[in-house]
Amino acid sequence: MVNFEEVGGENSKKRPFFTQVDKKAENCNEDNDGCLHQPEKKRRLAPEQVQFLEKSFEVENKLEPDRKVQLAKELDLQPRQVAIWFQNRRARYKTKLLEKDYDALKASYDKLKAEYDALYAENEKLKNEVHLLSQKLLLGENGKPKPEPCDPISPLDFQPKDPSFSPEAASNAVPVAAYKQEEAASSARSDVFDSDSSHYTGGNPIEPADSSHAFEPDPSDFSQEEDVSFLRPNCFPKLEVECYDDLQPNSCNLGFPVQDQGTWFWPY
DNA sequence: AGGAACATTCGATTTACCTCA
DNA sequence: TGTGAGGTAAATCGAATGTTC
Repeated sequence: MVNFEEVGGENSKKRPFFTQVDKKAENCNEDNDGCLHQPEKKRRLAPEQVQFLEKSFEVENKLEPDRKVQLAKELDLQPRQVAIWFQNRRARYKTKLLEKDYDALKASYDKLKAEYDALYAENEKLKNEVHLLSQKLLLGENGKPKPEPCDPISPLDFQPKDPSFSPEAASNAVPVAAYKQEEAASSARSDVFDSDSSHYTGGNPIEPADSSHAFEPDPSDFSQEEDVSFLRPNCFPKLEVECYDDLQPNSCNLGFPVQDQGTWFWPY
């Protein structure tokens, strides 16, 4: 238990701040009306009183009835005043705690946002590279005889990632029409789509790894052949002109800017 | 068991005081 | 020096909850 004599020191002995009762008594002596009709003026607690209460609050921020009475005696306050002080002090403590929580959350958010921005920039860079490569391909096809096979990316580039991949299949250079058919049959191809990533669920390549299903397109959409192009991440490995013909500005993310996807389901 | 009376706590708000431009 | 704005602490109010009888 905190001892007021220890906290207050010399000042506590003089107790210059215990004026509430005295003043009230003085007023009563001078003017009975002031005593009967006017509520006592608000008076701030003396620093020594506050210091003592703070020490007591540190020990225990709840106030048992006995403790309240004892504190009130020690500080020459009304028990009600002590109770109110503790009540307000708890409110201030809670506010501080909330501010702390807010700061921690904001720091966490800022960190995540920085990571997101970096990934977004990297993604943009890669998309630009893809675009440049496709332009080169176009030029090569229009200007010169078509190089064969039309596959600027060596099969070896992605072969190790795909256990179902065979060099024969790569060298057969499947036409686009056949490609779609193959796409449905061989979901293993999507291993190119970051098979190590936790986001890969083995089925729908755009379904998030978690079970929230926050972004779960209607499966019926996948049955429409003309729309399966977005199932091919970056349209690899068959980087053919036709592949880009039906490619929307951002077909690899369903036509929506990446930054928009992050907030699709956030109401704010 | 259930309800009235009372005490306590809490959040929101008001009030009084203080500081500063 | 007076004054109004804004901040802060003390106090009030009403609702919710717990305890006792």
